[in-house]
Amino acid sequence: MKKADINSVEIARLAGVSRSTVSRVINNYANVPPKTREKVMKVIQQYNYFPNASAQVLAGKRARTIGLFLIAPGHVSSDMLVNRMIVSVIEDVSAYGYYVLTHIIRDASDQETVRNVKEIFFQRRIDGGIFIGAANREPFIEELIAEGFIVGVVDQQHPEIPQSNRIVANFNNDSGMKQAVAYLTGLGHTRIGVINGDMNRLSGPTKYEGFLKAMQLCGLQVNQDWVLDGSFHEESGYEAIYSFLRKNGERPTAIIAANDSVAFGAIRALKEHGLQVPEDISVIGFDDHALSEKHHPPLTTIRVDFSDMLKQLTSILIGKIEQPTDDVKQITLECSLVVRDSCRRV
Amino acid sequence: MKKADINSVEIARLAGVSRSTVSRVINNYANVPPKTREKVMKVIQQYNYFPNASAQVLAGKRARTIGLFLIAPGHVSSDMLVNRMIVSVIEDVSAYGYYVLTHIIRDASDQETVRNVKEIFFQRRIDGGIFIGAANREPFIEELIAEGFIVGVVDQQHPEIPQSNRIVANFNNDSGMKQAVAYLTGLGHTRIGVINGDMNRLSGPTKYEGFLKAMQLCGLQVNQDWVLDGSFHEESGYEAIYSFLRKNGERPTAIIAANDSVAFGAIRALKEHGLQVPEDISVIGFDDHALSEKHHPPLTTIRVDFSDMLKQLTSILIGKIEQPTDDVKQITLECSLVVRDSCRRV
DNA sequence: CTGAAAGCGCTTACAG
DNA sequence: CTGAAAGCGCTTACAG
Repeated sequence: MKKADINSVEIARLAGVSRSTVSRVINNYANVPPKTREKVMKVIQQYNYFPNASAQVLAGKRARTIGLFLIAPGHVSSDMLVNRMIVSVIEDVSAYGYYVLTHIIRDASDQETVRNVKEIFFQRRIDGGIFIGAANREPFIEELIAEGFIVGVVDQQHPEIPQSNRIVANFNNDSGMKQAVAYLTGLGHTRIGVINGDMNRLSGPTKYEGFLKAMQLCGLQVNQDWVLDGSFHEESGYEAIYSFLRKNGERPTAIIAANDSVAFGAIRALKEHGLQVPEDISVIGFDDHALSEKHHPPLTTIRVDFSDMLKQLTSILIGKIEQPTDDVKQITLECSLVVRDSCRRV
Repeated sequence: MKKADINSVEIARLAGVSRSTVSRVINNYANVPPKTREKVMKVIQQYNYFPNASAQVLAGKRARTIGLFLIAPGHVSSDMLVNRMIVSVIEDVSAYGYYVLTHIIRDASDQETVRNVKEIFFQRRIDGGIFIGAANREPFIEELIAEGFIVGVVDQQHPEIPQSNRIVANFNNDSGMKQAVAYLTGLGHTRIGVINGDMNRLSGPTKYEGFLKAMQLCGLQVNQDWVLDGSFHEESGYEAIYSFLRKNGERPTAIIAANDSVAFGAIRALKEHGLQVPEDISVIGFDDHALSEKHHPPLTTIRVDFSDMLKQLTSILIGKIEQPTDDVKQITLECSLVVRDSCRRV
């Protein structure tokens, strides 16, 4: 069924030149006279010839493929944020003529899974990779970097010894938290609680520390009863509030959630308990999730631009792939407050 | 920086065997004595050796990669449905040890774009591809199939002459529409309108024809003023209703939307016009979008299982890749009514 | 059971 | 400006 594959020697024969010349026109070498180039191009187009990618890579070209690794235990398919990121990366790299091999890691502690990820790098299927959602200092990512692979990591601590093949991308979560606390303070809140994210990810502790610092700056007391555990997922926000309310202790007037998903869950739990947002309690999120605007109530949040981050990250990554240099690259993006209707003045 | 890459001759040398033998243990040939296998495996593991994928492919192995092509003019990143599909395919194929190269096609009429897609096939980056969201009989996909590539297509008409390398996957939209009309009829509706999808996609006309047939079956008259144009996107649902209401003509008591996104848009337009759903008008969607359940009101819809479809499709696709056969494969999945709160009895 | 050798389809110094 | 040749790292008949 499949048409006999045509290759460069066939093209060479048909064009009356050598394979070397065919290769030269394909790779846009300067020293090919226009006449020759034209002649060869005509045959190439006529026969719908495209050089075999594996042969090119084996002969020293790049795979022009980057790996996109999403660490996400179970929740990926429903999270629009992840979707945005996948699409962002695909479109960003395609502008450079690159492809993306997307991989989902359900359990980063599973040996088999880790082996598969490493395999992708070692097999040279990709020229570099981006990891999103990993625990801070995830060992196997560190290994990959130590091995010399070009890796972009989102939400990871900078290493003590900077490495030129590690590109770190973060948001200024510290500043984001300050904005959140300052905003609430401005509305008159003094009793502010927080639902934390996953403390194994860098943004977990970073946001919490930012919260503590911001509270101090505003001269507010942190009530440890109002510091709730979470994990960046909606369910964790729900559960945090659910079990908090069961205790029937004193309540904060405002809650800062580690991200918008957590805020959604928290609000759901509050509603179920008969508490209105923002009438009875104010809630502020983080990320500006696609659904936050349409949420009831529309969620006040700290906006973060993942698309912009990934655009910068992929650009640097591909730059490093094409031209490995010793300079250390890292990016930090600012966050900004988006006021909607989930917080009220007290 | 990068550790000297180790290759099979090096492994062979270290294990005291020939490259042939190394290859044999890697490829699990039967005729390797356990002792030898063990010896070689030890070296392989010790040196963290993974065979170079390009070399393997060039030597005749499969790329173990399938292409996932999403045709989606602009709206991809916000549509959770697309996300679900991407993730589904990735996870489905990874169960077979395959990878996916995801590609987004913004404009299938752009020559450059089409060339890029073809290139991916001709370069042998992938063993086969899946197209989602394409116009029915999209010419370049037909070309690819004619060329002999193994292709899975969602929502496409079966060809007159069946081809073994074309795998067609559809939902039984006809039955879905019948269920929708029958349900509304059961609630006492006789004045039923419809917002169509993109008529260039198979499901556009199929759903509409299903609607017409179902109306006839139920002995109902189709009012052409209530047949509105759309395109499967929310905005089109909004616009369809918006301009319909401006005309101030007679109104249907129920509307069937080509999919849930369209229904969301339609409901938004109705609300803006001061009409309540389902009090003033009933609306039923199609797909059972992830947001339909949380919508206000929760949307009654015809459920369709994309994950199941893609699971079957990828399974057949990979089967064909590994063992090309002449049998023609196609799948059709049933739809089912999900009753929620967007339709009322009249 | 195992090795030597050919071959997969390219690219790129090298020589002219 | 251009061709012959080596090399990329594998796999797989072939022969023993």
